[in-house]
Parts: sequence; C-alpha cells; structure tokens
Amino acid sequence: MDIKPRQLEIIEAAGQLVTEDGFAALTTKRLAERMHFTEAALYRHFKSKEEILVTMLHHLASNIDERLASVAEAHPEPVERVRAMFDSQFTYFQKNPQYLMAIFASGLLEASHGIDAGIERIMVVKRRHLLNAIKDGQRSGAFTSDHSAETLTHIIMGTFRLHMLQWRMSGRSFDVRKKGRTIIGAALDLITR
Amino acid sequence: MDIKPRQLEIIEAAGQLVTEDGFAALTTKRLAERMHFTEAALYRHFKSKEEILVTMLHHLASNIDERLASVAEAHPEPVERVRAMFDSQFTYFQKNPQYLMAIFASGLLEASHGIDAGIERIMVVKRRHLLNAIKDGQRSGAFTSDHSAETLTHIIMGTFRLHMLQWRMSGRSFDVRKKGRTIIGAALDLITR
DNA sequence: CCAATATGTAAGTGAACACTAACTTACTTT
DNA sequence: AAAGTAAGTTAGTGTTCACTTACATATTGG
Repeated sequence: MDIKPRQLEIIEAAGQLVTEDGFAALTTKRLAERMHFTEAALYRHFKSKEEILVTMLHHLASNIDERLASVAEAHPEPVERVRAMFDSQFTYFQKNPQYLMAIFASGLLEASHGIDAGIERIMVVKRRHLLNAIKDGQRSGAFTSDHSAETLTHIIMGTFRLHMLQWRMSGRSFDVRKKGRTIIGAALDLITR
Repeated sequence: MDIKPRQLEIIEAAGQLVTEDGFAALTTKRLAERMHFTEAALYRHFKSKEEILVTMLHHLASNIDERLASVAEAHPEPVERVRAMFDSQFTYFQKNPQYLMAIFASGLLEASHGIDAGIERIMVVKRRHLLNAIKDGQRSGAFTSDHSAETLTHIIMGTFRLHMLQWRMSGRSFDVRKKGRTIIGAALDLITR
C-alpha cells in the first residue's frame, strides 16, 4: 500500500484534528477546511472517511516498526536498547504529535473494525520489539528473571502509555523526552538486577 | 448531588452502551431503546446527554473514593494496602463492567469540558489513594526510596491501566482479578526492597 | 375530590453528518 | 492538436443526531 504525497497531507491534517480536539472533531467538513478545499475533494483521494483513518494507522504502524527495528539493530545491549527504543518513540511523537491519538484510542473508538484493528496493530508492533529486548536482557542476566518477560513488558509498556497520556492531557506542556527518560529509567532500574 | 433510582438505571444503561460498543454508540435513540421508553422520556430525568455522562462520572468517582478510603482504613500495612486497593478495583469492575470506559476515555473524548473533567477526576482520586500508600510504604521502609513516590505511583498506575485495557479489548474473556493479582504482585515485588 | 407531581408518548425541529453527481480546469501524454 | 487524467468545484442527497412541544396518564397528599 503506497501513500501518495497528497494523501499523506490529508492524513497528517486528520491526525492534527484528532489530537487537537478529539475524535469527534474529525469531520469531513473540518478536514476539508484544514486542507483548504471542499469536502468533495477529499473523495478524490480516499473513498471514505474510514479509509483515511485506516491508511493513517497503517502508515504509523509501518513507521514505528521501521524505527524500532533500526534502533534494535544499532543497540545490541538490552538495557541500552530499551532506553533507545523509548527515546526514539519520544522523539517521534514530539515531532509528529498528530499521531498521538493512536496510542490511546484502542478499544474506545470502534467506529469500525478496520480502525480498531489498525490501532491494535500499533500496540502489537511495539510490544513485539520490547518483548524481544526484555527476553534478551533476561538471557544475558541484565534483567530479573523473577517475573516473566511478558509481565516485565507489560509493566514497561503501561508506564510508557501513561506517560504519553499525561503529556497529551497536559497539552504537551512539558518535555516528554526528558521526563520520559527519568520514568523509563526508573522502570528499567527496577527490573535490572 | 443525589441520584434518583430512575436516574441510576439510565446511567447504568448508558455505561453499558459505551462499554459494549464505544462512545459513538451512546445515542439518545439507543439509550431510550435500552430503557424501553422513548427518547423524550430521557429528558424527564436529565436535561441533556452531557448531564447523563457527567452524573455518571461523578457517581463513579464517589464510589471509587469511598471504596479506596475504606480499604485504606482496613489495611494499615502499605504493601497489603496496595494489594487490597487493586483487589477492590478488580472486584468493582468485574461487577460493574459498564463503567470500564471511564478508565480509558481520558483526553480522548473532549465532547465537552464537563465530561473530560469528570474522567480526569476519577484518575486523580485513584492516584491520591495510591500515592498515600506508596509514601507510607517508603516511610516504613517497605518500598524502595531509590525513586520518588510519584514515579513509583506512575509505574503501578500505568501497569493497572494497561491491564484493564487488555481485559476490555479481549472482550473481558479472562479473569481480571486473578491475572491482575499476578501482575500487580509483580510490580509490587519490583518496588519492594 | 382534586390539584400537584412524576413519568410517559407522538410528532416533530433544525443542524450536522458522510457522501454523491455533474461539471470544470489544468496538466501531461501521444 | 486531441485525448486522457488528476484534482478541484457547486449543489445537492438521505440519514442521524440531540433536543422540544404539546398532550396523556397514573399516583399521591391535602
């Protein structure tokens, strides 16, 4: 699925609307206004509103997957790898806050199965990369084996998600990367034996 | 703010709709259908759809506050107190799954300020009780003081929230209490020194 | 008995929604 | 130069939304 430049512009505008004012704010009228064209023009690029969201989520999942894979390759040491993975996430969302919504929407939206599946896929992608790092860390003895890799992954992911939520709820008023490093650092410290 | 019995029935039906099929599914038409009366009858009990949600969130926040306060009183020992607090939460949401939505909605809905504020209030209530317990645990030496009580609270809350999200996303297909005990137990173990 | 109150119904309202049909314009390919 | 294509426009469509008005019925307290 290749995304044309004009489609990407629309996707980014859609993400902006959702992240700024919530899902209810994403209407064809408002999206067209932001694009400085009419509602009908939207349908030259996407066949439905749902397709806009699904394409956006697909694009986002691919981006995140690539980034995390490249970070994993660059950092063989597990503790540093996890740290670098979250650093990469913080940097990404700092630069592309319009995609923040995709972290939280899961299980709430359900306007369609396609959207729900797209959101879940993003979560699964992240989980897979993190779980790999944690397992490596357990093998090398860097992380505790008192609890399963799945449990440790859950704790780290939960910590990350809440951090991003609070950043968003605060109107992105603090340095998500700096505070994120502290809190992810603390969580990493707790599972490091 | 006292809630009349008929109002409570409507609130519970509204929570059911949201938890079953998402926020978009909460329409006056569907809510009236579930109550086996007409849309107009809703407006005998609430002056707007927003008031239904705000009243529901207020009711929920009060319930949770009471429960956590009573649990805290019954368990002076911090580690056991935290465990009992989450046990209480698991039991509550197992019995009242219609209120699950309120855990996740934060920062996403924004259909109105009143709703957003109501959801945030629930988060604040929980955080306050948990933070107290963690601070007590640090004072008594039960919990590590390597990280701030706020950071530890964040990690535990994030862990809890993700657990509830996964329960909901799975269609509540597993025993939230049993699995929750394991995962909260692991998190508690990590912060116990 | 009767007036007040609570709780319902039938039948609508205008506004907003996603989406479509028909037509136009600009650029590119042959 | 002609034909095709990409990307817009105007002016709608029917549907659904939250909510309202006017009226009906049942229960209850003085």
